[in-house]
Amino acid sequence: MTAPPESPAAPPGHYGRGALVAVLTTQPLATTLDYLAPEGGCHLGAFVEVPLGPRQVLGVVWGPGKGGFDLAKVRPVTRVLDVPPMRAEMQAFLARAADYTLTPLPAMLRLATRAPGLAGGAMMRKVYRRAGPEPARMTEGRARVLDALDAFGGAAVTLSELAEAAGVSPSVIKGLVKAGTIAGEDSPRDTPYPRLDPDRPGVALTEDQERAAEALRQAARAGGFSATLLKGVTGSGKTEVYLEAVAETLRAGRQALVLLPEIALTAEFIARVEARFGARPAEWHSGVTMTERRRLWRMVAEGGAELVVGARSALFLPFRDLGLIVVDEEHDSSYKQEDGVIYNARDMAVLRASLAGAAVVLASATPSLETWVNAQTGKYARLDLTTRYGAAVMPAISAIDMRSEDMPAAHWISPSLAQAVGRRLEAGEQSLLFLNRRGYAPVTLCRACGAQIGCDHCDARMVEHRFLKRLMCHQCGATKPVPSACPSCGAEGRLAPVGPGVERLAEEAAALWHGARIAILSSDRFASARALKAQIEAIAQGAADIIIGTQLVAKGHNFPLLTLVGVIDADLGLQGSDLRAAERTFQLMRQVAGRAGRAERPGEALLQTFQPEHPVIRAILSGEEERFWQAEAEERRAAGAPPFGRLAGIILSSTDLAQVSDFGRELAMMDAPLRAIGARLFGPAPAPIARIRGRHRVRLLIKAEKTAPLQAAIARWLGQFRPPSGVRVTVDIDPQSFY
DNA sequence: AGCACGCCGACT
DNA sequence: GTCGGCGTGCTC
Repeated sequence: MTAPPESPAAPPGHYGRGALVAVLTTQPLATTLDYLAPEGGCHLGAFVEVPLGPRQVLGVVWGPGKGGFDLAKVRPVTRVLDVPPMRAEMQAFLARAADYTLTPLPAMLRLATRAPGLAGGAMMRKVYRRAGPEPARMTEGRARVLDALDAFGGAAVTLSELAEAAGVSPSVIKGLVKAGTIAGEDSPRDTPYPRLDPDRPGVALTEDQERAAEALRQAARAGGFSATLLKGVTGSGKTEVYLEAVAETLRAGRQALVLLPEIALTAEFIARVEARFGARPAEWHSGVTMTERRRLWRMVAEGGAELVVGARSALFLPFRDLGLIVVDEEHDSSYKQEDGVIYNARDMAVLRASLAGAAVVLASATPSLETWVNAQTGKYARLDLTTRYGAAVMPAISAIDMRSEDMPAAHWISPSLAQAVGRRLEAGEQSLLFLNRRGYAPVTLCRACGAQIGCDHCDARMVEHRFLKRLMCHQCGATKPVPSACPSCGAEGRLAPVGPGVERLAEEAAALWHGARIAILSSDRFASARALKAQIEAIAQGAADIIIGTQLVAKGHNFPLLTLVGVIDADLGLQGSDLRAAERTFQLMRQVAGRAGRAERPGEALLQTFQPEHPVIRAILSGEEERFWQAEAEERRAAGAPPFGRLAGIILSSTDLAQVSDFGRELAMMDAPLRAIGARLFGPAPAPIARIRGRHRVRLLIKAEKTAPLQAAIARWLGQFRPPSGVRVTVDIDPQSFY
């Protein structure tokens, strides 16, 4: 064990050539592997390429070598990549996140290296600038090139950009280079993002907003970890307020990250950033090109990006000095990543902020109960924006009691709601009919034998999508044509759609209001985020009289002409035994009602319900939000449910039903490590969706006290077993849904 | 994750 | 006799 001594002048965290280092790769190996530091040594956190069997793989120098492995077999690091080393803060974040979610560390590292061309080094490109006197022979084309170059005003411009701007072929430019008038030089392809100016005057804030903004500025100025719930009703100007925290962070020379739950919301947000700071922020989500991702990843690491707006995966970017994280619409369920690595971006944001010494702002009109309780107990600070911005007032919300409405079969728009929509049509205002069901009809039933058409691969009914002319499974995405005969009994022409989806609702609306312009906003109807954005934009400008929408419309889009929101089935989310059914329905109804009356015109929301006396419906109608959260919190506390107790879901899946069932029983029998911490194990039971994509699913649920070391106990418990091959074990800490 | 090794069925 | 199915195991 004689690693060559490091040179005495080596800085801390530097490993000299030949020193033994532990490297974490992105391969699922469970541990780090030891390698020899390369020629020139390497730093702690360095991104490296290492040999693994016959291949070269990406890794990070995680610490000193662990030893205990035949030194003769230890191979040297192939090369150190030309990117800034991973910071200790990021290493700690990945390690803690892996522990918390019971995810193998390499899988966590993979989330942090999801940038293309990491191994490629800094890419160069040729850019052109003025270099000498005008050429002896001046032509019209050459003059245009020089004019165009001046017009770029010193900004880096490539050959093709210059040729296009001047309207000449590249050969004209080549000629000017040869004449010495202009010169090309190599410059890094990945350039810093334009600077944002925090001192441009923002919009005037109301007294309410200014008070909250100042509190957030102070938190940003303090420079350490803090967590704040920014609670504001829809339209109260939360964005303007937290942009002030961003401004203060930028003034301090630190970086800021704003997380949004949905890509479709980024365009509007970016426009506001541009208005406030005079330049666009860096953007990170699935719709961003590979080239742009590479640039962003590098610039975030080097400090050339001050503000990133992105989806939850932006949490794993290599910020050089992260000073602020904003989680907008923090209650949104899409922050919970449900496949692959299972994590809640809201919780991980708090973790990363605490390790980075950053402020975190959780913004919502209808916070999650977890966050509400954390604010209540003083763990988070809380700021309230109570008044809507400008002239807008909260819509009046009332119920339509469906028990006393005269409803013909296969109709879902009650006479009372129809009347209200009719008034809006006459006034030239928009109405929104909200139904959280995609497609035409959720069930296709055979009138001869009573069979329902199900998915071949899942334990789920297929949903008719008339727009696609097919049946679709909303679990696995499989589609098939609508058969003419019942697949079960063979009866011809007896299949009938049952229940409404947005498409069927649109049909009903079209029959009720001839000539009205009806638009359906549902995620499956748009090929791209761009197409969806364009449609939302057009509707905001007044391109539709009646909007028929799913969940999608609840999320923060502005429709200034919209004055009526009709909820077709307010009871929909209350069915089932989901722990969060009440919370979800409350949030969704408040959010969707908030779409009405954002500009000068007052809004109205009508909820069609069969149970107007239900506590959740009553809470929504009364607007007594605090009472709702208090009651909900009390109920959870009494049940020992989150956030007062802890849950973990275990899903076992396999194509072989007997195999998963047997393994589930085996797991349940040997639960001593769980009982040792006072946790209780429930199950195994078939999962609510007992089969997805041909895999049978069995579920177990673990319930523990809030302070119990749940993850460690689960790790010990599962460590006793070797899952049979073909059985997949998924652990979901703090599950949000129970499918 | 790959990619080897290794042990049982349908071909020349 | 061999080619090849993918189950099990290893990678510093």
